Amino acid sequence: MTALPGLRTLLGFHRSLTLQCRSVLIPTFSIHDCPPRKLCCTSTKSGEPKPPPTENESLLENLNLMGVDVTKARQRQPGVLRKAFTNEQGVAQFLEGKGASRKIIAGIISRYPRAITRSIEHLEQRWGLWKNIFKTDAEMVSILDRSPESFFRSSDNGNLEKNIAFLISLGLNSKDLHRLLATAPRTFSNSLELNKQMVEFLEDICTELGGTNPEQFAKNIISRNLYILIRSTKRVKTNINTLKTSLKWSDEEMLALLQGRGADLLDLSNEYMKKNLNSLKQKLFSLGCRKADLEKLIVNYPMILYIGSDTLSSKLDCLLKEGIKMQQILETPKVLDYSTQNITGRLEELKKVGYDFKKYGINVLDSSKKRFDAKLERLAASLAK
DNA sequence: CGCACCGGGTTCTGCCATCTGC
DNA sequence: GCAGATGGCAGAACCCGGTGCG
Repeated sequence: MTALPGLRTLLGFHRSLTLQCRSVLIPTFSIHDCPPRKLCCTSTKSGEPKPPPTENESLLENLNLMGVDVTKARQRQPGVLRKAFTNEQGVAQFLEGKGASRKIIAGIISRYPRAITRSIEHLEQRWGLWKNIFKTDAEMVSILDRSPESFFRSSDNGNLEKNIAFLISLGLNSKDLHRLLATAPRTFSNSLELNKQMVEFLEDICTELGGTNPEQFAKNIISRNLYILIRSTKRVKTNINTLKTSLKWSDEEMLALLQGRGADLLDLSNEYMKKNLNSLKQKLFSLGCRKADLEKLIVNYPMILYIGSDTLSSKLDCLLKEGIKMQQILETPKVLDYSTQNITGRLEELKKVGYDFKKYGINVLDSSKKRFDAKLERLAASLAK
């Protein structure tokens, strides 16, 4: 905790709201600077697609002027377009002040119209809370552009504040928090209760598996899998059960896997996990492997379950086609990390220089491009001699 | 120097369903 | 019966380099 000077202040958050000078002129919920609104009354000529009843005409005008995709907005949250009081100008000015372009602002409102129902005070406060984790406004603008919903979906700043405090209390440091908010911003608009549920669930899993430090276990999983808190406990639970029932691991193995390299597996969709596990099983058995091989393979290289069955098959096939033995792949599964294209290309290059996989193994495939090219050069040079 | 081992970085929204409160 | 708030879902790998050892 001592390493969190910036976040510390956050816990006692009472930040003076720095209002932009222009926003002073804009009441929290303005009726716009435009003339009073007429509510439009479906006065369409027959034949035209009928616009939904009682949309707010001047709001529509405003949005159009701002470059908002009204059709999209209507599709997303039709109710917003019917509201008499909205704050699109204020929101736009606010975002502009943070460095968002017109285009970004229009994109945000098109994708999450409810944004225009937020008051300046609310936005200032929320921005301030996020700003305690992010370094720059520009970074935050890029997140909002990427995922407007994450920032705007909840109107509960108190909940956001509690979430941040909760995550800190788990022992996540400021770097973890930054990665978490940058990568999975939705985590922060979850209800505190939902986040707590997931953490408690993870702690329970640890205890069930005979672990002695549930808090550490949960923390490990979160910092290894930044998406975990936006998954449902049902999904995570089902995945753990699938692994448990399909593979005969000891509790210790399971515990180590889940908080280690296997943490990412937890957010696979349930069907995908089952499908991949089954097709992997079938593929291995068809290649003469045993159950023990399968289990060892997944322990050594859990991410293999992330690879779709078609991709995996093509990777294996192109390796086997070059005379590489399944046993070698089982021993060095990490070569499957690389794209089929990459593997194919490298195999071709190696063939050219007469590389003998039986003799020298397949480790050479598991290296960065730089290293691989250097290796290839050495091989070619020794061939020329 | 060359190699094997190991871990880390990047990455993830946009939609629908369901509740709740007015 | 509405709009707002919130939960949940599908989608599906690849690459790089530090380090320690012989």
